[in-house]
Amino acid sequence: MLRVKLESGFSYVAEPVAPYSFGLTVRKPAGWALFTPFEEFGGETVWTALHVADVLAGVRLRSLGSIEHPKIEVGIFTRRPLVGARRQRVVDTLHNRLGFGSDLKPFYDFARKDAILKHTVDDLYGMRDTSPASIFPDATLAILLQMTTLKRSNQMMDSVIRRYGRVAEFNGWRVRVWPTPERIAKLTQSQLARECNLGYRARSLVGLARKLVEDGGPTMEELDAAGPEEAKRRLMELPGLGDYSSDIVSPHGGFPIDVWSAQVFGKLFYGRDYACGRETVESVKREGLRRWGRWSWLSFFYVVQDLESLARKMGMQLRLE
DNA sequence: GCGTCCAGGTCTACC
DNA sequence: GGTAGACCTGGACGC
Repeated sequence: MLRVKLESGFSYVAEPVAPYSFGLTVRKPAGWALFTPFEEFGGETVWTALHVADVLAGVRLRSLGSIEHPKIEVGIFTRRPLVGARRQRVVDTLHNRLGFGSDLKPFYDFARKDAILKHTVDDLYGMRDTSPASIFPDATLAILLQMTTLKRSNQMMDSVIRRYGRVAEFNGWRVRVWPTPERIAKLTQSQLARECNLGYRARSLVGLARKLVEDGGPTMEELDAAGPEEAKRRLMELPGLGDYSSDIVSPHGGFPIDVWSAQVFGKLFYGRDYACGRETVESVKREGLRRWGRWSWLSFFYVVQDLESLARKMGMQLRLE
């Protein structure tokens, strides 16, 4: 375990575009982490940490406003003082990944006319999609979700972060951070497989890390600029990332249907008695893309965060553990 | 206890 | 271009 003391810090108050639900965004109902599964919460404050390019940043976020008048105090902690362009890059990246500048209203206008989505946007009003500053954390997550149970996926993720991620110490807290591709690229497949019980996924993970280090990308900024189709094409060129994983990683979002989510969305689209297996994943995905088009990712995101309430309102069982 | 099956995909060889 | 089969591991299940 490598601890890094982040003793240089600054803070300011940001005003995201409303509506912005701080609580639903930093602690999502389905348990999805903001930047790392090891972040800490206390009242209206979260302590988290992430890598922004070569900077390890500890981040404290504190809500000072409301959903309609959001104000968030942002504290950023680093090992050395951040100045000039480096400081601006960290701030801009953080704001971008927290969705401070995005406007939910066009999606809400669309969703309120949809028989399924109208419930979710009422339940989760102001919740933002968030993403890491680089593709490696989500790509690792996607690879570790492949062909196993959720329980084992979580065990593998926990093991990889504990063994190879650094610990950011700042503001009185310790937060474990996702490992960098540089760290994983130095390992052998057999070493990673043995130490973290990854099985065949170790090959994908080491291959991905080495490719990202050798090529220096693609970065989130490059994929943002590339557009949805080009971003997905570039992601699918990377080891271990296929159609499903690329939809998870892309900053444009996709409609990442796997066997589990095909059961959920199949019931929502076709009725409570819909039964599906691996062979129906493609047809459920096509139907979702047909219904929701450019809003497919946000639709997917809102539905999976709202399963309990949605199941009640739609009169069906949606939690399929 | 022990053997078998299969799970929140991807890749490759083969046709 | 499409498709069957292999792939780590561990928990569930039947016997």
